[in-house]
Amino acid sequence: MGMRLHDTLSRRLQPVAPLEPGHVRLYTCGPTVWNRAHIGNFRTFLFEDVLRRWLERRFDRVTHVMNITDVDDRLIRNAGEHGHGLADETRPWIEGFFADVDTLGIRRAHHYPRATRYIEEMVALVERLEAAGVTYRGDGGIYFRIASFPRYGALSGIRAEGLVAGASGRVDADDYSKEDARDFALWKVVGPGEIGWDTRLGRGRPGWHIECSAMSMALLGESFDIHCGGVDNIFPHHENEIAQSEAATGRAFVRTWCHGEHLSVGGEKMAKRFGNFRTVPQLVEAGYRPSAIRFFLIAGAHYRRRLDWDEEPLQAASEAVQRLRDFRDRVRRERAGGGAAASGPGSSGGAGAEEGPPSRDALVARVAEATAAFEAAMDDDLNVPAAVGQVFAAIRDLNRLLDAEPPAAAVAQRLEDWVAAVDDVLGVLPLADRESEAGLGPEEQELLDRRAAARARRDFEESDRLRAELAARGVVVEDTPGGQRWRRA
RNA sequence: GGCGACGUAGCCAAGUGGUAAGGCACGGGUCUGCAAAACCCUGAUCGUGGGUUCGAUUCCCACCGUCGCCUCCA
Repeated sequence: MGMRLHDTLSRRLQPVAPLEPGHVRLYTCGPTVWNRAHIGNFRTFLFEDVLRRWLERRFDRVTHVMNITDVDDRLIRNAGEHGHGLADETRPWIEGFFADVDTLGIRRAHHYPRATRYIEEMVALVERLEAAGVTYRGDGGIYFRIASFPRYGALSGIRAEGLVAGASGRVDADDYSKEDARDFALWKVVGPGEIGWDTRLGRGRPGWHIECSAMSMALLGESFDIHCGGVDNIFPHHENEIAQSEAATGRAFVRTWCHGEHLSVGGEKMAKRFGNFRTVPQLVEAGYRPSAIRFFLIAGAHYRRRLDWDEEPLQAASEAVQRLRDFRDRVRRERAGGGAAASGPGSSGGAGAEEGPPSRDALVARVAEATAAFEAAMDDDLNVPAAVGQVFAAIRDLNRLLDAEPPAAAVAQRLEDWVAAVDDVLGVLPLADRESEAGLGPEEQELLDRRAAARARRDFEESDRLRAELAARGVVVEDTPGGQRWRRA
């Protein structure tokens, strides 16, 4: 059974079958760099990251393109106010974006095309559309005539009758002088003093939608496999992309459209204009762990369900990551300390993976079961919450089996590989490790040493006092048969 | 006004026409010098009212509630 994804256009699950067998071409709408991206934006980018990771597991090759919109009305306005050029305006936001991408452990796309570097491609595309006779020139620029594209509205389900100009309150309808309210600008005319490009179309700058069509087709071809974004991109952005792309090429633009739901706060969409947004650096500064933020955003709910940003679930996410990490660490110790298992019945016959005691077979069988369940959940429209549920159910069973009997080294290795495979998709463990990477300071090390000495002479009063002192410094100490073990709280 | 989505234990959440995964929190217990970790035990009949069905949380209808999109917002 292969992987399936929900396609917004057909509103059904569709098998992922790349146009070029084994090679998936993926385009995800990236940020407009006029401001710091917030975690609502990152919920979408994280869903796309998990999608990309799973595609890489399932197919030989994935080519991932994410655009960076570095020209739009707000950017031009801000650049003007700040008295510098577009590049100076966008640079800090682009840098901030990539800093956050790294903080959250998002795999870098293979290409990050910027709109300002694809002006020629956009001009060429507009020319193709003009040649196809689906455009007209108005006061403000060149527009796409929706009436010339019968399939318009198929993606969003929005028809002309339902449109109420300015209903969203976000755009001043008077700004547009068009034949039809649905028509959209391909190219906007700008005056001599304004930011713009001198092109065959005249001096101007591109409309928003044209960049994604031009850049995706330039890097992935006129037809490609998967195009993602947030649900708010369905209309008008993606609807318009389909119209202009297919009107130009006469070919199907995208096989599968995937859209991630919003992150909300107190039930309302997180958005810049509501002022209810948080950014990654803000959260990190406030003490939130990137591993917990990542886990919450990818596993807090299925990507097509709304997710509400809230304290309690976030704390739960943090604890869940810790549980996964504790299990990973336990398995590592079991594997590394394989000698400890030498007295167990499992290793009396030497190495080899053929025969083993019941518990060992049970461990192997349970891991195989968990692997299959995890894969099935991921294949089923990227059901991360279900997949994660399978992982934790398995961890409980595996812990019980491990409690009963130490595993043979080969089995421990298998468990470790399993955790690694799971986290290759979830991507939270490297973040958690990074968070606690800060080693012990000299003072902390001394406290730990003194505690070990106190324990050696069974001075538990002193031992407990030192444990509390370390805890106050954010170092959690646990006692095990093998001695103390510490980790960052 | 148009289109659409959601409502599952204290919180988050998966899910199926045949009586509901998982995480967190809470309580009890085993282990531990005490803890921690781990394990065990304890909790929901799935917004409300109808309907279809042998049987619905899962299908249909209505209602209540919450929310999203309706031209440059992920």
